[in-house]
Amino acid sequence: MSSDILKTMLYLKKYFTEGLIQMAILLSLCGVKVDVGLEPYLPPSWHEMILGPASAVTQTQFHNLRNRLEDGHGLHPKNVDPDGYFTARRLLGWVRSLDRVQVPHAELETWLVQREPDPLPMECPDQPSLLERAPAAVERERRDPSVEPRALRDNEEGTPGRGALDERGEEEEDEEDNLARMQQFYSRTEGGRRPGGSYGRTNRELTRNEEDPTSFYFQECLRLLDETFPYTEEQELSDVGSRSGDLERHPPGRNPLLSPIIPSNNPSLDLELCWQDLLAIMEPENTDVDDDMMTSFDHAPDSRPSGTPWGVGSAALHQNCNNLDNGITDVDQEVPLMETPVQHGLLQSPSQSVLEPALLPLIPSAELDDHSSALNTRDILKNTNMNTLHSPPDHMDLLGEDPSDFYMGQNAEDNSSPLNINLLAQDIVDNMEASPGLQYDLYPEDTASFNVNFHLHDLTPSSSAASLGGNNMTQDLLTSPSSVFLVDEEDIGDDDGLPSPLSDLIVDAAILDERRLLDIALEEGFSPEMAARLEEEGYLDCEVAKQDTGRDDDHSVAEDPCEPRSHQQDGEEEADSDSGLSLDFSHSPASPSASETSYYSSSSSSSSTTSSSCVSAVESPYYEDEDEDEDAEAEEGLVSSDMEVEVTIKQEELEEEEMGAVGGGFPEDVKLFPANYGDRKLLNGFPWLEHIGHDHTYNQPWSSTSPPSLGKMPTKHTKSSQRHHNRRHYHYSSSRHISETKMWSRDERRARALKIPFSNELIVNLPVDEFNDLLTSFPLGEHQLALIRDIRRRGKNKIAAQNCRKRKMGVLLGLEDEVSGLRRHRVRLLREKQDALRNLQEMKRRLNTLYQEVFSRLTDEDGRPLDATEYMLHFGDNDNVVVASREQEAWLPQTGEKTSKKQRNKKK
DNA sequence: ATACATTGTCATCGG
DNA sequence: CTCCGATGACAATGT
Repeated sequence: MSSDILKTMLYLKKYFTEGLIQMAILLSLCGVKVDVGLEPYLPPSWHEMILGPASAVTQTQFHNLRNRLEDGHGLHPKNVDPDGYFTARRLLGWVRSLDRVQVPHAELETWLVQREPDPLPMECPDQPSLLERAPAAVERERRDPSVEPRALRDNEEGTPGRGALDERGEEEEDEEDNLARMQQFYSRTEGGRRPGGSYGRTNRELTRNEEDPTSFYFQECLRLLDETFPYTEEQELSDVGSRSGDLERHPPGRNPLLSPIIPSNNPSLDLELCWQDLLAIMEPENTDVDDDMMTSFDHAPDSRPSGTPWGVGSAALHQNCNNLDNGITDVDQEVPLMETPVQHGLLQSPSQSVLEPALLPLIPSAELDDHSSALNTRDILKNTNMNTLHSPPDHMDLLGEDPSDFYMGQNAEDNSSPLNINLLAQDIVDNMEASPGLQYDLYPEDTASFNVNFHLHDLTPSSSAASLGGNNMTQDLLTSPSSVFLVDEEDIGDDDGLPSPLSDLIVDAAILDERRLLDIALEEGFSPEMAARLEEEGYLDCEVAKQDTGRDDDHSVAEDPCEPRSHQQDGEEEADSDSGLSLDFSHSPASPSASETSYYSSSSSSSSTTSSSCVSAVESPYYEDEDEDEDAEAEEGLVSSDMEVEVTIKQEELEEEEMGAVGGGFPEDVKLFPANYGDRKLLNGFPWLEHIGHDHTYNQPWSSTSPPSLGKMPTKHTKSSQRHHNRRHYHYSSSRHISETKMWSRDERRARALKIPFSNELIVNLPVDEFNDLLTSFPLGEHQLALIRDIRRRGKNKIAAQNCRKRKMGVLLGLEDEVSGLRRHRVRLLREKQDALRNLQEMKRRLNTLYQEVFSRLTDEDGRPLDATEYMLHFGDNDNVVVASREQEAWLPQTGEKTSKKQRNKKK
């Protein structure tokens, strides 16, 4: 019972914190008076405080608040934290400035709209909402993608529609791994090499500083809430200590942050001190706030949402990503830059959140669910440290005070992960803003990270995980400005400065081990990758990811124990082996043109190339993970799965597959051969292979999924679209095996069955000579040869069919155009005809008039006027005009002279 | 459940 | 005659 109550309280707390409080604050910022209905739950002073920032009322409210606080209302007697003083001061100043701040309504509204759903999910942790999931996705992202194939999968499946519970379940499963990975990740980051160096740091720092006030304000509010519900903190602390799955239940770690900022044994005292300090300091700070506040504010609202579905920002981010992917250069990038503010806000929010526990709640609760408390805690620390570095001394003091406290107080899990990611993204964004061109050129890695981050934001929570794709994350850590933070954090040190609780957590052997692996992976796996990428104009990135996949195929079964390592190693190894080919085929089906262009044409611009590569990498891992899973399962259950599929398939296939049911053996062959021989030698040697991917439909199918091993790609990707859809159902549908199996085309399966050492792509795309050489150079059985030839034939025919259809479509379109052109011509002709008729009518009319006029002047011999109805004019050859009677036309000629005489006379 | 679209494959034709 | 591409037709699958 008590636990339930506590939970309920927590939820309520979450609800208040994340939902109502922030909403109220934001609304108040907009000048809207909000009645959240907190009165019953909150002390009046707090209520005011929450609503205080509202427009012009702010100062007064704060004053009141101050008074109340001074009265001893809910202040923490024990806490005379100097840090708190600064914090309070800053916060106060910030709050004051709020009055003057104008929050863009549009952004605010958007934020609010997006934000709104949050509270609900918070209430029911068991039923994570989209928002919750978003953070989860982020969390996943944090993990090294390469390390966590599953994460990718989750992301893929983690579409909004998907049941949150499922995800959660998965998350729980991965909880330990996640924690370990997170630790590794951060340790790695800390250890960090950051190519980017301090680059872009200045801007970021400024931004954060600006935003800090907001965060602090929120923190204060949250803290107050926390204090109101004392249970939470203790609970959270215990939770953190336990580092158990319970973490997910906790409200998105505002508590952790709050506690660190202002150690609050006695909430009331703390508040009093803080607020007093703030009031005292208010005056000086205000000045700064105005300018800063504007910026910060613009972002602030958005930032929260970032935790959520990232609506506004996400779009922008997405655009950025796309732009980058497409290799769009400066011009195109302008769009992203323009949007930067929003993005910035979104991205920055994380940083803020780091600083501000209050903000954290905004972040989808999913993060909380992640359970990576240790890691999260770490992240928080890092973030805090980072913020400290960038933020004014105040934060430094607060944060720097005692990392351990932070950990103790925090539900590390809640905010940290998203925050970190956000920070990274923010950093990237900042960098972009600061020096877009420079950034890209100088720090391609940043771009990569940028992409990753964007993906995180862009992609729905689920998709974000994909972005984690590992490589990107690693790059981010290593290269991105964020690395700076990380480095700084390092000092505080996971290992060194970690507070006892955290250290204990970290100490966990498994975690350390994973972490170590991660480090290794990052160091070994990525640097080569980078080099390779540079060498191959960014192709390798994709390849690496693909390689990972391919690797997975081979070792997926064994990987589980130490995924990170295997992945990384795979990446390294295969980086060498796979190169061009996989890349060629890695084009995403969704946007073949874009991807292609970016890939090949964009190579000119480092930024674009990088971005594209990164994107592809992201994608590829994404798919790869699936592939990995598929492969793993395929290998494991190749027999079973194949059998299932084969049920539908013809007997020959069955036979073949049975023969090759060995499945497990095949991967090796494929890997060895295709990778080394086919990919490396042949593919590199044959530029045409690349082109295949471009305009040939054949490749498109596989495009997004760089086939881990050259073989099997065609069908796989053919079904890529299907995959996307299937992903959702994968885990939970019994048909998973089937779908996976279907990933491979029949030929692929057959090839596997017969252990054909060449990839289908190779078989199909090689020139005749090469193909023959290939066949001759390897001892192949009849069946194998026959199959290879069939594969080649079918593959060729497939391409031919595609081309044919394309051509047909072209012809069709051409005919349609022609038809439309003819229609237009017809219309024009009709119009001309109408005009001609009109002219004719006019001429007739005028002629008639002329007739009338002429006859009116003609007279007969008797001098009587001629009736036009009775007579008519005849124009003779010799310019003679004769008036003839209509009745006497027959004899006119005879009388012509007469009439003519008459006329002449007349004329005369 | 149906119609339509897409894609792969086969059979065939012609260069 | 063989090879290979083009294309119609069919089937499977997805939307």
